[in-house]
Amino acid sequence: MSTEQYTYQYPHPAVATDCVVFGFDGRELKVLLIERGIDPFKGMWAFPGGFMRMDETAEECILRELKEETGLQLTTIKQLGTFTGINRDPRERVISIAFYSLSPDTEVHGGDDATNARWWPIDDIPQLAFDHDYILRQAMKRIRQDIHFEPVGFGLLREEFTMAELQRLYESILGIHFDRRNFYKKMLQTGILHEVSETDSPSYYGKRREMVSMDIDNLFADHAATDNGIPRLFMAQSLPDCDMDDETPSLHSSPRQQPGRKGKLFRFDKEGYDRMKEEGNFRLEF
Amino acid sequence: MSTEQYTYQYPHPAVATDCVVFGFDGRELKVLLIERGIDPFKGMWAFPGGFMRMDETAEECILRELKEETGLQLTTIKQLGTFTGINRDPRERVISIAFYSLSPDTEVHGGDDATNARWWPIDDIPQLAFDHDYILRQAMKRIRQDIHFEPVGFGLLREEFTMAELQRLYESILGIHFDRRNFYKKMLQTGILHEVSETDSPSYYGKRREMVSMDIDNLFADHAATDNGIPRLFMAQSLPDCDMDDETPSLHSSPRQQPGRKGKLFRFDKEGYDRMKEEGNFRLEF
DNA sequence: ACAAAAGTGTTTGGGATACACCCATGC
DNA sequence: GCATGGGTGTATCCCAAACACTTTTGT
Repeated sequence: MSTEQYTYQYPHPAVATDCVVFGFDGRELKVLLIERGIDPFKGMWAFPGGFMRMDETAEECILRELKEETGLQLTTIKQLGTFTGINRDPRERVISIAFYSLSPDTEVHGGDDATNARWWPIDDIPQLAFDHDYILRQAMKRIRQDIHFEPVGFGLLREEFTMAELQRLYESILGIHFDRRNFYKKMLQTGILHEVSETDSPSYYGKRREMVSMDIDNLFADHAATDNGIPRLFMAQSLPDCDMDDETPSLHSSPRQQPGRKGKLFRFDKEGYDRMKEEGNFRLEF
Repeated sequence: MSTEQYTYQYPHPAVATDCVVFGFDGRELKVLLIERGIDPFKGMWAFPGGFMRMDETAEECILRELKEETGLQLTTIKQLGTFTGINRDPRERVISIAFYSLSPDTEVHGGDDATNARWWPIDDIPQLAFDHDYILRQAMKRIRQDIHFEPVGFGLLREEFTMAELQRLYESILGIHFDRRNFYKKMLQTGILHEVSETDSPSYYGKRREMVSMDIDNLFADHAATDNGIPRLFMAQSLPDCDMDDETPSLHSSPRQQPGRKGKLFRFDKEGYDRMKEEGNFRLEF
């Protein structure tokens, strides 16, 4: 396999893919990064990704690279944008088709060109290779926008989750604080949550009374772009008073609540969501 | 200029750009298409676009191609997505970075590889080359989504416009009908419209009492993605009763109102829009 | 048993919706 | 002067926001 094998009449840029994978551990939003094992930017952190082959689409490419470099087997990704800065890669002209994705906070490991892979808190990202810090900012904007129209967040949670976890997730993504009781009501009245009874729950850990959980699967991809053309407003924010809970004495430190969680568990109710979509009167607004 | 000049160690796809340009003539939504003058798909209609050069970004490329092929000099475009189907071009592997844009309904003419260029009503699109019908559907979804967060539509109108024109534009894009009076109120109370007095108006044609108009310029690009991260909800739809106007006897045929238009003229109030953005309490919902 | 957090109310005020009237223009 | 469409006001109703109390869980 010598060099200089592929020739074209006109110059072609190389085409790569990158993916911003968001995760959530119940407390804060995280991003999956790999430590580059090869130059350029060897030793620096970057998003998983790699060069596209001629027999795969960009989507197939990034899913393959994700598996190779981090062990993560995702199925649902969403295009974020394509970055075509002329000098974004020192080797040659490389354009990057960037995706983003939501993942439960699972184990990852380095592999292939990545010497290491780990989750980084969104507030503590190291310096990134290429133009990846710019891409990350774009991804943050995007997820905050998408969450208004789609039950985006559920992809970040385990199948069963408490209302508190769901609320913290929304607060993490949007960067605002909701009234616990109103959040509870709003979420329930959307009809997209399914309360899990104790016996239903397969992964029941602890001895709570009841549990609620969610179905999701690849809901994210299904509704990435709404199919009737008119997107549903899933959740809008209006920056209310953002007060602390009334009775809460004061708790300005970072929120606690470790995995030893309390409360009902919920599932995402895919059927309920589809039903709401049909009727067209689906709206959640904070 | 012989063939086979550029060689690479690994195969590279060709990278092209395409742009879905929306226009509005006061009655219906249109799309700018070119008739292809060269193979493949010679004689068929397609979006303006072309191959990216090595010294230009995708954005620069599509703006150049737009000018070459249609004479249109736009400044504000927005990425729609990148299409990477393996056989979407019969010549070789070509991926397309697609954009969309909003343009006042101006004169266009064919040029370069385009034998012809014209506006097509959104409801009467000819068969399109490549995967451009798919791209068009994606663009429609996208504009309908974006209109909720940004004053997107104004880019499609002349600098000064009547409230009726604005309403028809929104109705065209969203595909629903609004109550004239409520639309009027909603739009005014957003604070993004500026009523133009008769004397203010530079392009005052007719002898109406007053006029309102808009400032816009390249507002579209400015707020394509909100910069504080949290997007403002510009306009949400909730599919109300969609009744005909009460006193209107019945008018189920297509809406009339030729350019000989009546009523106050408005401008987009950029300062007002920025102010609303600052305060964060900006919301328009139908 | 105590603290902390979860579950579930009620009230209220603002805004979206529905609806009517007057006026201006044009044939 | 009659028809068409534009400008503006009002009442209602719904829902989001604000707020409090009880129950459950963990130690």
